[in-house]
Amino acid sequence: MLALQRTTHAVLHALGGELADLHLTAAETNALANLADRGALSVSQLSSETGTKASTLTNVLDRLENRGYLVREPDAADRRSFRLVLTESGATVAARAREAITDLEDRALGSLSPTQIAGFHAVITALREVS
Amino acid sequence: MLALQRTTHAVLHALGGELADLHLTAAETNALANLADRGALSVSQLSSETGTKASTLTNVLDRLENRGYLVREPDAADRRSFRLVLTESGATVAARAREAITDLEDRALGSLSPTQIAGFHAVITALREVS
DNA sequence: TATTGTTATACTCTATAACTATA
DNA sequence: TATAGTTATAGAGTATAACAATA
Repeated sequence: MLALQRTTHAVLHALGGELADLHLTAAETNALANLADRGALSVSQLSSETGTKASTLTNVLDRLENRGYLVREPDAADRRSFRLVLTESGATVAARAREAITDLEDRALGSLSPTQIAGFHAVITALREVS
Repeated sequence: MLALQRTTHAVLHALGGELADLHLTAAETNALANLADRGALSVSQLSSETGTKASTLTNVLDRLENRGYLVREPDAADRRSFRLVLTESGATVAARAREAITDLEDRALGSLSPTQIAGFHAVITALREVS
């Protein structure tokens, strides 16, 4: 578990380095990547996806919105809620981030077997289920 | 990789809950567990182990020292350096933390095969190597 | 000159509680 | 009453740069 924490730390650091020109923090990258993957979400949905509180996301979303990467669209169906929609430049940046993530994964996992990768997924799923 | 980040977040959160009575943060637990595992280390060695900067550790170590969990012993061999030594109560607390970590791991991994667990280790090792 | 560790600084992440608007 | 999201607040994590002491 200590190894897990170190690995996450190292990976986020490496990712930050590769995306240095975009000036994205880990939380910002995480939000963008999730929105790119799942399409427009509400704050509470994004909160569930990332495992962070809505109040934590407010600042992250503020920064992304100020930089023109996303828009908080009013949700006609529920006027308390917003749909977080990536702009064109937001989608471009998210694609860059996705690419960096995929590249790093490919580099790391290229020499490993599907069985090993399946084992990895089984373990992190199990860890999450007991947490 | 996003799943990795979510898992680490969830695990640290769960661990913090189980150790709530000890009032330890993730960084504090990490430092204690490393010192318990590897014995007395210098700040720079602990920095390497945990992947955090020495300047980051200063505050963590200050808190642990103020609570009587460790001592900064002068290193006779290199007078710029300290040996971070757990006190008796520090060792006790570290043992509690270790136990909570092991329990959580046992609960999660109990139903998984050695092959799956080996795959997990192979993947996080590979991720760390390319980071 | 280089290294060890601290200090000063600045920003981000994180959560809780109180709040507004809406359901 | 309950939920969605923000605001206010406070503490912790993070890194960089400058620094003192020592190698």
